[in-house]
Amino acid sequence: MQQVEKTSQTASPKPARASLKRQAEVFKALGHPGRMAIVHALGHGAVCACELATAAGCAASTTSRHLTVLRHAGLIADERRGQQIFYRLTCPCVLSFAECINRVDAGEKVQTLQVACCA
Amino acid sequence: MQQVEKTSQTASPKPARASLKRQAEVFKALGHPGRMAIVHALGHGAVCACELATAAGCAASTTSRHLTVLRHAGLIADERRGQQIFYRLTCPCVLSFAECINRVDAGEKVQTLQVACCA
DNA sequence: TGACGACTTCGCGAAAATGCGAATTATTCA
DNA sequence: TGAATAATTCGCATTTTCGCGAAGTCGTCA
Repeated sequence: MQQVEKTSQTASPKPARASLKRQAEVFKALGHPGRMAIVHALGHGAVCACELATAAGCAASTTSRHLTVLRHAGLIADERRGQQIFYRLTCPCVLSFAECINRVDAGEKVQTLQVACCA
Repeated sequence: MQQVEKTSQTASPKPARASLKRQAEVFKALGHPGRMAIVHALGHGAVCACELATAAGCAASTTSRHLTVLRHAGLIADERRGQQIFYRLTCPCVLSFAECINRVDAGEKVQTLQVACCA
C-alpha cells in the first residue's frame, strides 16, 4: 500500500519525496571540491571548458563529466562559440550559499543574510 | 612550499583549496534524500534518533551513519536526554537553501531572498 | 578535403558511499 | 543486578563515483 502524501500541515509542510530528491541532487552536484572550483570560476561570467579544467585541476575528460553533473542538476548552462563551449551559472545564488558556509565557519552570528538570488 | 592565502582581491576572491573542500563537504552531506529528510525533520526543533530513522525511511544503523555525516559536517549537534539522543540543526539556514531550490525550480524570478541565517 | 583544436564519450580500475543485520555500548527502571 | 530500550559500531555485499587515457565528434581554417 502506497503512503499518500499528506498536505494538511500547518506550520512547515512535510516535503514531498520528489522535492527531497531534487534538493539532494542539487547539493550532491555541489558536493565535490572540483565542481565547487568550477562554480566559483563561473562567478565572473561565462568561461570555456578548457579554462574550467584548469580551475578544477583535473583532466579534460574528468572536467567534462563534472560539467555534465552540474548541467544535469540545472546549475549551469552551455553555449557554443566557434569551436569552444562556454559555460555559465544559471543560478548565481549558489555562491551566496557557499559564502554563508564561510561566514558560519568563521563564527559570525549573522541574523539575516541578503542573498541576491537568480535575478 | 605552502601556498599563502591571498587576501588582496578586489571583486571576487579566488577561494582557497581548503575553503572549496569545506564547502563541498557541507554540500555533500546534504546531497542525499535521506539526509535531507532528516534536516527537514529537524526544522521544528530537536528530534530523537529514533524518529529520525522513521523520517529518513531507513534502518536505525543506516540513519546513525547519516547522522554522523551531518554532524561531521557541522550541520547538526546532539544532546543526550535520558536514554535517547536528540539532534538539532546548528545552522537552520540550510532550510532556506532548500527553499530557494524549490523556488528556482518553480520558475520564480527572485531578486533578493531574505535568508534568516544562523541567528 | 584534410589537418588541427576543443570537447565529449567510452572503457577501465580504484576508491568511496550505501544499506542492512548482528553485535556492542549506554542508560533507565524494576 | 538483570531486563529492556535507544543508539552506535562492525562486517559485508552492492552500487556509485572518480580519475585518467584512448578514441570519437564537432567546428574552423588553410
